[in-house]
Amino acid sequence: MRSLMNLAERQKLILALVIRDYIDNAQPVGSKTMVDKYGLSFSSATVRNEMVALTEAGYLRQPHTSAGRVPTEEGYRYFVRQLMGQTDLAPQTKRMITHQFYQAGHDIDNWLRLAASILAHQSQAASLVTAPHPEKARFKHIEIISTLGRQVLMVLVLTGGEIRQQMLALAEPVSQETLSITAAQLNQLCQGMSTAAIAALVPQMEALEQDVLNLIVEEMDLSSAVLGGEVYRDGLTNVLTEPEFAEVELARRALRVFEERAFLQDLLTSTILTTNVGGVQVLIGGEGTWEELRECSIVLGRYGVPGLATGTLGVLGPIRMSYGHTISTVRFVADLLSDLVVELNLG
Amino acid sequence: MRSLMNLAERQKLILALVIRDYIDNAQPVGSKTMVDKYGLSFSSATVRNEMVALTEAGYLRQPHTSAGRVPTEEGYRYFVRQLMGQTDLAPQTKRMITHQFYQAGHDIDNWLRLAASILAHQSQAASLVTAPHPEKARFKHIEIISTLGRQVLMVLVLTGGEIRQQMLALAEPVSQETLSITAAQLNQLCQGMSTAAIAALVPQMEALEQDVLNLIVEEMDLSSAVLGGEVYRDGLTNVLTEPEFAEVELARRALRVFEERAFLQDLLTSTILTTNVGGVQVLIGGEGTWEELRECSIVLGRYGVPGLATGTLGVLGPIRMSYGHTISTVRFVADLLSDLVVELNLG
DNA sequence: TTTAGCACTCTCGATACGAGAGTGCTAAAT
DNA sequence: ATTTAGCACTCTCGTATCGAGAGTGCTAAA
Repeated sequence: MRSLMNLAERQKLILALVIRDYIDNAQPVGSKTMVDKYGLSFSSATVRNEMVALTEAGYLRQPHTSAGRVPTEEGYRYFVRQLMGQTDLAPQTKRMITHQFYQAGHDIDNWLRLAASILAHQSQAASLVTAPHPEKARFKHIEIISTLGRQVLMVLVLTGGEIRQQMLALAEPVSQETLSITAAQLNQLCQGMSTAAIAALVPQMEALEQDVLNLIVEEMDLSSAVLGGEVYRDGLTNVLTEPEFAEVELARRALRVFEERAFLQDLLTSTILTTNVGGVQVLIGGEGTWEELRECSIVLGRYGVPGLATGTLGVLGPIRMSYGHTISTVRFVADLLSDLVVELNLG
Repeated sequence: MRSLMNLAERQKLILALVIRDYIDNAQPVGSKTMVDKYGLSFSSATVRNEMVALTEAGYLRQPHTSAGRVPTEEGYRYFVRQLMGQTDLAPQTKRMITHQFYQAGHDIDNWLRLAASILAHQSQAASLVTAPHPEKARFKHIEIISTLGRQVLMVLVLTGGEIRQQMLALAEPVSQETLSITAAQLNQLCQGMSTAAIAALVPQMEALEQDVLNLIVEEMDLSSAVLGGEVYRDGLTNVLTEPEFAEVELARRALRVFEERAFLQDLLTSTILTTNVGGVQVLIGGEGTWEELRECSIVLGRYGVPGLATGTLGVLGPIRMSYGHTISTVRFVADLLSDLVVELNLG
């Protein structure tokens, strides 16, 4: 029986099968096993020949001379880009996730925590969700609340609905009345202003107002930073179940990435810029840039409303990760979170 | 040379040396090595005899017939309670920590994050810090802020200075003026009230006020729960460097504890009650209660002002942990955080 | 009561070896 | 020109063996 496929097609088929099998079993896959398991219409020798070609092309490699083949990072990339095709979550899974979000009410904190939990659970990997924040924040509203003594709480609401709070220690105690009046004045004055505009106001003000305005500027700047808000994580221990992390040192390196804010900052800023809302980006094996991620892949998505408020979500797992399912999940959860952002903004 | 020590004293000495050595080296310690290393005034045979006694007493055990001795959990407990003595951090370390806190300004979020970071770093283990919260919260102040559309933000300030915020979706849009008036009324009405008192008010109110009051009650109840606020973690990957967690499954079990909110809740509620502020509690090997913690020890402390607001902080590490240093660190950081709580409250 | 001496036990690393799985190559078949 | 059967070869992995090293328990002497 001669196959009608042309060479390239058959190579693609074999590459896809090797990758799928390896993702499931975490074991090098050999030619004989493959023909048996997948009932291929050509012989193991043919598979071997094709494998040689794929190995030379840089998509497969052999752990040792006489073992089966394992995908290279290049192989995974080709798979994700060309071979995998569009995947989608099972309708039933979607319903379940939607239902869970429904039960979380309208609390954004709950939603983000739940999003992290769902990502972690669905992908059996570590997950990450950042709170939505505006790219360029504008002032919307401020409240100044006396807590105890000279300490006051400033609550700042920005366009897009982001809320930031910060304590401020005044030079001397001030009554709640005075604070409320000050807040009302500032609300009038700063409505819809950008950071720069507010910063420009500072010199003309009284001491109290200066303090408050400076804090506002500071918080607005922080809010625009990628990692300004809280970071939700979940499923960190999931990666420990993967056989590639049996060596604890590898697991440690991978998890450190998620633990260190500085690194996340770095990672997110440099990838977010190229990801638009609804899009998903896949980093395989650190992409030559991140030494610490050599053994990992990251699937990152972005949610929210561009120009209003956006956030990032993602999954960290071994390179041998079920990309189809993970990408679908990230995309689906991102859409749900985007809906939430819309809802919070439009009521 | 005959030793002047009585038997019990010599056993204590040997037990302490075994534990200290094991904590440093993670290797069973033998009689010969001990005499050589610590220049004991009696022979290895004597040490062996004492070791037999200590083993029979349940403080030591042998991994195998012909290996050195290793402390049992009971041994560690005896060590921590009777042998260790009071320890304190080096003045220089204290200065360094104090300085770091000084640099963190007055932001409680920063402080708690820093506290977790310092605990993790000093003990080379995983750390945990909960935000301070009142045991029984009383109403202090509320602000209701229109964000966008029907969504409003409620900011609740409780006695003790704790701040809680929550979104609320109204039935229909309400102007900021109306919201401010409502807030002012409620501030008047609820001043200093407990959860129960506020709950009792609900039936007499209009729809808007009912919604708000219900949310207040809900948040106040949450605030009283042990894990109501945010939980700060750090150094999770530290435990992966310990040789006892070379087996990933063990590491996984230990880290899961810190990841799962439900478990933390359980752990904290049951231990916090017996720990008073400034005190430190040490759980060794799960204490027979927590199966998941079989391989771990936990050092828990409590900080804050009793009756006003208190929080919990702690460290999770292997049973073979440097208790002296960890306890000192937890105690010292707890004191610093307590100072912060006082400062926030008294200005 | 302490200690020297000694036989015994157990782990750990190195070495050896066979089974199993897979490969590459060559020559025959299609 | 491809594809395939056949075969020799390679490499890993689990198991068994072995000796060194460290430590113990016991006994008899100090």
